[in-house]
Amino acid sequence: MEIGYPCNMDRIDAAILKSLAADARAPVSAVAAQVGLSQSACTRRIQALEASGHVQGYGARLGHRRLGFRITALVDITLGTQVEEDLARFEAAVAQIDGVVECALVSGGQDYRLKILARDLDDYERLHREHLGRLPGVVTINSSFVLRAVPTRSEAEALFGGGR
Amino acid sequence: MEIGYPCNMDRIDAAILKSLAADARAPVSAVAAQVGLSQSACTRRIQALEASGHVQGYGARLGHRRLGFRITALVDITLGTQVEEDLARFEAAVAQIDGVVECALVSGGQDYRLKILARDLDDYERLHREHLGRLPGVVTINSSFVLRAVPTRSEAEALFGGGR
DNA sequence: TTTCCTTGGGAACGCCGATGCGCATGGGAA
DNA sequence: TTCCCATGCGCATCGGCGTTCCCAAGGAAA
Repeated sequence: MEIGYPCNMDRIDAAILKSLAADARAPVSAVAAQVGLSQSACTRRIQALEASGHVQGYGARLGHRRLGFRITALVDITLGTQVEEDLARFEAAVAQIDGVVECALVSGGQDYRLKILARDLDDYERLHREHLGRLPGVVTINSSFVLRAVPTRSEAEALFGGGR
Repeated sequence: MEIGYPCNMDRIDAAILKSLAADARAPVSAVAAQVGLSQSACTRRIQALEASGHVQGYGARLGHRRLGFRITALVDITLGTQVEEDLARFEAAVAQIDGVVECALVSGGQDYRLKILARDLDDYERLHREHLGRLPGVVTINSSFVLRAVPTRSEAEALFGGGR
């Protein structure tokens, strides 16, 4: 085990994770070539990474715009209570709303931050009126709209460093 | 072409996207069985979805916690300028920072919202001091930390509806 | 009706992925 | 040092998967 990598990981595992994060449907042989391993060794390491929870699954990156969803809203919601039961009730209600793709309880006041996808402003207005406005315990709702998504480092690069 | 779905898509395409979003490494045969198609027809539709940009790629879902990243920060940054060149300079600098996995210019004041991953609070403090604090044109930085990620509908469910 | 176009199903071939085996390397104990 | 065991890689194999043909069925337009 080398230092600088968490949990029994070395630079080869990191490279495998980067590769899979970049293209999860790439053949194992391609990943193996990229990281300098044989197919079999690479397969075994991938299986180990899946079993250990370092890889929790694989997903498709969908083109929201192309699918007709042009609005991404970042919504701050403040609750008038900090009782755990009220939070749970709020969270259960949030989980039912189509369009909410992320929701997090954050520090600094008892509030939540959501990310919401909608087709257009009308669609978002409907969502706001029919669902957000009816969430239990809400005091304030503050919506911001994404004007431009800035390209950043990928998740894997963030986790393992861009270089190295 | 049926109505209610964008851009030459029907319910089978939606089901394929849902399936791929849930498990991108699932064999095509499994996807085909799930949506009621033969392998060949399913392969063709997947290729078409990729070519049309509805699917932009495939990625791995990484276990941040397991990888040693226990801090997720949501950071609001306000700039003292709205000149496009300054924004571009800011964005270029942001793109260089390891740990920043999302960045968006949002409406309501000239500010950005970032999502940042860090190993722990010390690591975040270092990031804040060495990188965030040195970003050009910044007036205010406001950090919130994710206390709890609330499980929500998946992206595909948000886009195509939970039921149906 | 005829023709064209779209789309699905079937089969073949090539490739991919999982597993077992042998071997090399490295650390620990006598 | 020498032996031993554990770890991890590479090779070979085989079952299965994916891609790509070809053909058939259904709908639209002339």
